[in-house]
Amino acid sequence: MSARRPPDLDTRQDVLRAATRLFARHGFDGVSVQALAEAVGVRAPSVLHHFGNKQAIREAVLDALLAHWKEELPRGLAAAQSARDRLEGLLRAFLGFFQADPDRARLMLREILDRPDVLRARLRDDLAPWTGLIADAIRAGQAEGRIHAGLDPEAWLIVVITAGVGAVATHPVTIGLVPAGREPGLPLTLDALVDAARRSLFVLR
Amino acid sequence: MSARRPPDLDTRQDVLRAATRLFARHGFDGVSVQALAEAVGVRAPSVLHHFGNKQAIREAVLDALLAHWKEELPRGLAAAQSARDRLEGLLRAFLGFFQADPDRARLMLREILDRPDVLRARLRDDLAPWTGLIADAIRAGQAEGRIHAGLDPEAWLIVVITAGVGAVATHPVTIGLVPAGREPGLPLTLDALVDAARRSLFVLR
DNA sequence: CCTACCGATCGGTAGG
DNA sequence: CCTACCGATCGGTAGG
Repeated sequence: MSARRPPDLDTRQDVLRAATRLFARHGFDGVSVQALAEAVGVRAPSVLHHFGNKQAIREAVLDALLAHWKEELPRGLAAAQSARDRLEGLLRAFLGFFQADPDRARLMLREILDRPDVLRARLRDDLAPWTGLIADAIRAGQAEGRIHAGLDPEAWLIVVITAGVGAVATHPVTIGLVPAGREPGLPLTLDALVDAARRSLFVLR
Repeated sequence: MSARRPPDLDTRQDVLRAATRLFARHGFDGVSVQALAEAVGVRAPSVLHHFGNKQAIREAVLDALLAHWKEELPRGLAAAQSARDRLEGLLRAFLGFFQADPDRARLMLREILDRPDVLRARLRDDLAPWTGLIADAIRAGQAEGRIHAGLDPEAWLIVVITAGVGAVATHPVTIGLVPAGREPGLPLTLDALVDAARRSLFVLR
C-alpha cells in the first residue's frame, strides 16, 4: 500500500479531469470518492480535502463546462461575417466542442436529468442572454425574407441545440438503430444535423 | 409501523410504474429498493421477492419500453398512406408516445448513458429491422426526386430520433436557454422539430 | 406479505 | 499527503 505521491502535483486539476470522464460515464451516484481518488493516484480523504465534499466536485466540473460557452458565445456572435455564415459557424463551433470530447455532452445530459431546476437556472443565467441575441438575428432574417417566416426562433434553437448535444452523447448507441454495416460515423451524423438545420432555417434560392 | 397490505394486489405492476418514474428522475443508482418499496406501500424484501434482485427491475422497465416500439413500428409502417404522410405519421406517433409521459424519454436517455453496450444491442435487435425499412423508403424517395439527393438516410434518421427523445426529456431545462417570457411549450418545440424534419427531407414544390 | 439481520460500501472526519 | 475510523445506507437473505 501507501505510495505517497508528491503533494499537490496539480491534484485538483487531475481530479476535475477524472471526474468529467467518470461522472459522464457512470453518473454522479455511480462514482465513489474512492474511485476518483484511485483514478488520480491518491487516497479518498485527499480528494475531499481539495473540494470540501463530493458535491463541490460536481459543481466545479459543471462550472468548467459552462464557462467555456460563457466566453465562446459572445466571441462567436461578434465574428464579422454574413449572418448566415455566422449562424453556421456558431453551430459548427458548438458541435466541435462536444465532438472533441463526447463525455462533455454526456455530462451535460446527466446534469440536466439529475438536477433540472439547477440546470435550467444555470442555462438561463449563463447562456440565455446570448442565445436571445441569436433568436433576434433569426427574427431579423425573417423580416428580410432570408429565413422561413413560420418558424419560431426559440423553439428552433432549442431543437437544434438539443439534437447536437444528444447526437454526440448517444452516438455509439444510436448507431444501433440502423442495420449493421450501414452505421454512419459521428462526423457524418453531425453533417446531417447541420444540413437539416440549414434547410429548415434558410429560404434557399 | 406495519400496515400489511393485501398480498399481490398487482404489486409487480405498481413497482414497474414507480420504477419508471423514479429511475427516470433520479437514475438507477439514485433509487434504493427501499424507496421503490415505499412508493408502492410495501417493505423492501417484498419488492425483491417479485423480481429476484434490483437489476431485474431495471430490465423489466426497459423491456416494457422497447416492447411498445417492437409492436408499433411495423404497425405504423404498414399503414396505407402516401410515403410522405406515413413518414410524418410515424414521427408524430413517436413523439406522441414520449410526450404522453416524458419520463419515458428520460429513462431511455439514462439507460443509453448508463449501459451503452447493452442498449446498442437492444436497439439493433428490436428496432433496426424496422428503421432499415424506413431508410429504404427514404432511398426510394430519393430515386424519385421527392427527397433531397445528398442526404444520408441513416444519419438523418438518427438525428431526428435523437432530437425527439432529447427534446422531450430535457424540455423543462432547455427552455432555460432562452430569455424568460419567450419559452416555447413542448408542443410548439416538437412542431419545430417536425417542421425541420420535413424541410430537411422533402424537396418542396 | 412481514421482521430481523447480514456484510459491504458509502461520504466524511480526526489527527498527524 | 496519509492512516484510522465514524455512522448511515446499501442490496440482499433467512425464516415464517
